[in-house]
Amino acid sequence: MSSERRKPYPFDRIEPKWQAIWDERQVFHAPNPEEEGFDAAKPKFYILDMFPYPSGTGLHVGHPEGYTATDIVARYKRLRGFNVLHPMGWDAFGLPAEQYAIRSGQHPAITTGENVARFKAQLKRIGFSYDWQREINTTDPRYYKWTQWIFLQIYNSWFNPDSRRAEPISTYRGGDPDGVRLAYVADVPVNWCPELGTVLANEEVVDGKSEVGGFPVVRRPMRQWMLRITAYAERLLEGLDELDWPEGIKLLQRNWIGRSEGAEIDFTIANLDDKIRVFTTRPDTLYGATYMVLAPEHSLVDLIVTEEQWPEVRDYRERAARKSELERTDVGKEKTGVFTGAYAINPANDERIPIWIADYVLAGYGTGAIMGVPAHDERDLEFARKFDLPVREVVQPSAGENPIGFVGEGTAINSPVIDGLPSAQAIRRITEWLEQRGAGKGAINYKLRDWLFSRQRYWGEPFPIVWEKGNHRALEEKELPIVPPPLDDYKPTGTGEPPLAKAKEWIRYSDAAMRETNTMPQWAGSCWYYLRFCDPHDDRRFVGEEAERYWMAGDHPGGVDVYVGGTEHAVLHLLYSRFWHKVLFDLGYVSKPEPFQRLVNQGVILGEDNQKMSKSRGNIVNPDDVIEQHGADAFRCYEMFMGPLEQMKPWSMRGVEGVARFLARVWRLLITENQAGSREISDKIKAVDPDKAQQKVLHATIKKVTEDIESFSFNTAISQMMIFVNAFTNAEMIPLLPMRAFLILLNPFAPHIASELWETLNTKFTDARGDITEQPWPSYDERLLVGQEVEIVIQINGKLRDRIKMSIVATEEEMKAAAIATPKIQKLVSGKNIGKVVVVPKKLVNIVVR
RNA sequence: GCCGAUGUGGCGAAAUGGUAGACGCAACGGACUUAAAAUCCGUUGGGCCAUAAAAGGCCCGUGCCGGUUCGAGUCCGGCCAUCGGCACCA
Repeated sequence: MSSERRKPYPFDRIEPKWQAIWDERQVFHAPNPEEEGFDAAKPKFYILDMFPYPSGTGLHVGHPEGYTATDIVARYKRLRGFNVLHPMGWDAFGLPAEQYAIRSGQHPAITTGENVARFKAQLKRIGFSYDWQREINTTDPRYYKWTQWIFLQIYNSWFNPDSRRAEPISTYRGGDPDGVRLAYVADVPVNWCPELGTVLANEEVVDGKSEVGGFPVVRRPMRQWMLRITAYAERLLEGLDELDWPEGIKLLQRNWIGRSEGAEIDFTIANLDDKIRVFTTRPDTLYGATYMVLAPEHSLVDLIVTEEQWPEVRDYRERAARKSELERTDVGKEKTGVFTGAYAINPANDERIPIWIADYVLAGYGTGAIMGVPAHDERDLEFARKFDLPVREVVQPSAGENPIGFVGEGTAINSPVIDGLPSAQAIRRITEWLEQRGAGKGAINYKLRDWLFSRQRYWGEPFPIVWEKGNHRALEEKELPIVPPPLDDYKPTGTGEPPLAKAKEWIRYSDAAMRETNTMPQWAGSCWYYLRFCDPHDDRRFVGEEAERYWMAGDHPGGVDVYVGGTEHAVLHLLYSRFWHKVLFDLGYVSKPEPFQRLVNQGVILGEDNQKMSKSRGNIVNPDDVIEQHGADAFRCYEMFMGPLEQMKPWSMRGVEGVARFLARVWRLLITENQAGSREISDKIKAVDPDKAQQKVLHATIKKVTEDIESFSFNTAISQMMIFVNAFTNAEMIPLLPMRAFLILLNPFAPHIASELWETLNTKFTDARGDITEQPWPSYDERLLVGQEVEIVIQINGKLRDRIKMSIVATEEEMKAAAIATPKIQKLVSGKNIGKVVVVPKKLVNIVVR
C-alpha cells in the first residue's frame, strides 16, 4: 500500500485553486453605498458570526460549525440577489496574550499578530466567503480609538428618567453631574481575583470563581469605573419581545435582569430618629414581620447597634467580609446572624421587633434590608427557628394546608387592614395604605447590577480619562487613540494597582494631571464591532452614517439580520452590546434600537467519546487534520450533516468519510478518468431533457434545499442532495441541466467542488457563462413534484393494512371504493360493520370497523 | 430548590396529527480483483408464523403512566432520566 492514500477526488488541488481565485478577484467583497460596484437595486442582508478570540491553540471544530452555517446562508443569499455583508475579525484583547507576555516579556501585540495570522489562514483554508477587506481587530489603535470614543459618549451622558433615554450630560440640570453619568467611579465592594490580579464583573464570576481560569474571587471594596446599565434594565427587558431570538436565551436575559415588583416599606427605629427601608414583593405579609435583618455591610448598622451587642456585631461583620463569595452564597449552609440590640416599629401594628444582621441578606439587592416574615418565607422561617423568633401566620392557603411555611398566594388573615382579601388585592390595598401614611410605596427592583467596567490589566483599551486634584476629566476626541505604553514587566502588581501605573512617564499627562491606569474589560471591543464592520476604514467617525443606515436597515428593530454563535454569551456580550447600542441609539448615532434581530445558537460539538472536547481527555479534533485528509468541502458538509445546528452532538470521523464519499460520487457523476489518467467529462452527460422521474427528484431537491437553508436545517438539505445523487448514479444518460441546477444547490455547502465542476462543464457545453458564484438560484415547479399516480395507504382502525396506486385526480368517493375493494381489505372487513371512513386526498383511507 | 432544553435502531439522525426510522455511519452478504483497497449491488428495529423456491403474513416498538382523536413520535395531564442556566434576589 502506498504511503499516501489516493484521494477520491483531487480536492487538494481544486480547493487552493478556487480560494486563490476568490481572493484575487475579491468575489465576496460587498461594496458600500457610493463605492464603485455598489448595486442599489439589491436588498441588503447582514449575516454575522461571533468573531473569535485568536488563541494560541488555533481553531477548533466548534468555530467552523457556526461559521459554515453563516457561510452557506451568505453564499445562498448572494445567489438570491442580495448585497450580503459577511465579515470577520478578531476579538484580540484578552488574558492569554498578556499572560504569555508576563512569562516571555514579548509584547502581547506580537503574540496577537501571530495568532491572528494563524486563525486567518485556517479560516481561509475552509473557503469561507468573508469580505476580508472589512477585517477588523479590536487591538488595532484605529479600532480602539473608537471604542474609547464610545466610552466618552457614555461618560458624557446621563439617563433622563422622564424621557427614559440617554441624553448629553449638558442637559442635566441637577447639582453634581458626576453623580448621574452613565460611566462613573464608585467605591463599591467588587469581585477581586487575587490570582488574576484584577477585578471582575458579576457576569464573569461563576460559582465564586473567575470564569477565566477558575480562580477564587473575594469581595473587596475598591474604587472602580462602573457603567450604569441598570438605568436600561426596563428597556433591555422590553426590547427582547421584538427580537427573533431563541426563547431560552431571552429567558436567561430576563432572569439575569431579574425584575420584581413589590413595595418599599419604612420601619422607624425605636428611640432613634431614623428609618430602615426594606424591599418586599409581599407587602401583604407585613403583619407577619416579626423581626428585621440588615446585611452586615448595611450603613445603618454602626448607628443602631447597642454598646452591649457591639463586640458580637463587629466580630460577625469581620467574619462575613473575609468569607469568599462561594462560602457566603452557599445555599445549603446553615443560617447565621447576630442581634444588634436595636428595635424597629412595624408600621402596620406598631409592634417593636428586633433588628438583626445576617449574611443571608445581600447588601447589593433591594435596600440591603428585609422584614423577616417567617411564616411565609422559607429562609426567614429557617432563621426564626434557629434564633427562636416568633412566627405569625398572615396568609391562609385556599386548600386547608398548613399556613406556616406557605409561600404562595392565599387569603390575608390576622391583618386588620386587609383581612379576607386575596393576596393580589391585599398587596394593592396595603401598598395604598402605606402610601397614604407615608410609610411606603410601590417599587420595582432588578437583580441586574451596574457593570463593573475597569480591569487591572495591561492588554486592554486605556481609558481616555485623566485625574486632576482628585477629579476625573475626559480627554478630547482629537487626543484619541490613547495607546498604552510598552512595559518591561507586564506582571500585575498584586495590590490592585494596574500594571499601567508602572509606566511613570506615560501616566504623567501634565504637571497637574495623571492618566487613568485601569483598562477596559475584554467585552468593550465586542460591544460594537458589528457596527464597525459596516464601515471599517472610516477615520472620521466610528461608522459612516450612510453605511450604518444601509447595512443596519430592515423592517424590524434589530440591524444585523442573522447572528450566529454559542450560548455562552447569553448574559455577557449579548447584554452588554444591547446596552451600548441603546445608548448610541438614544444619542442619535445609530438608526436601530437593537443590534441583532435574529439570533441562532449553535450546539457544542463533543468528542467521539461523547465527552466535552478537552486536552486532558485527548479527544480534540483538529480541523487542519480533517481538511488534510478529506478536504475543506467534506469538512464543511460534515459539520452541517452531523445533526441540527442548535443541538449538542458528537464528532465522528466515520461520518466525515461518509460525507467525503458523497462528494466523490458527485465528482464521478460528471468526471471520468481516461486510460492516460487525465480527467474528462463523462460521456453520459448529454444536453437532453430529463425524464419524469429525474425531473421530479430535481424539483424536490431544489425545493427542499431552498427551504432548508432558509430554516437553517442544513443536515436535511444535505440528505436530499444525497438522494438526488443516488438517483442519478446508475443512469444511462445524465441530462445536463439538472446537473447544472444541482451544482448551484451544492455550491453554498461545498463551494470548491461545485465551482470546479461548473467550470469543467463550461469547457464542453456552451449553455452557461461565468462562474457558479454569478448564477441565479434555481427555482422549482410545484407541478413537477407529483407524478400522475400516488400511493394511497389503506388503514383499518388506524393501522396500515394495504396500499394501492391511484391517480392524483381520484375523488374521495373513488378512493374510498377502491380501498374497500382490495382483496386484502375485503378479507379483513368481511363479516364486520364498516363505520366511518376517513379519506385524506392523495394520502390515505382509514376504515373504522367494529 | 427554581427555570429551560432533550429523550426515536448498534450509532448520528428523519418524519405539515396520516406508511416511524428518510439520509448517513457501522455490520453482514454479493459483484469486480491474483489479492486487498476503492467502487457498485443487496440486507439490516425486535419477536413470531409460513415456505421447495419466489414471495408472504401477524404481533410489539419513538423514556414511563394515563387522556384527546378514525388515527399520536407529534396534542393534553402526570411522572422519570440526562444536559444546561440561575441559585439565600426578600
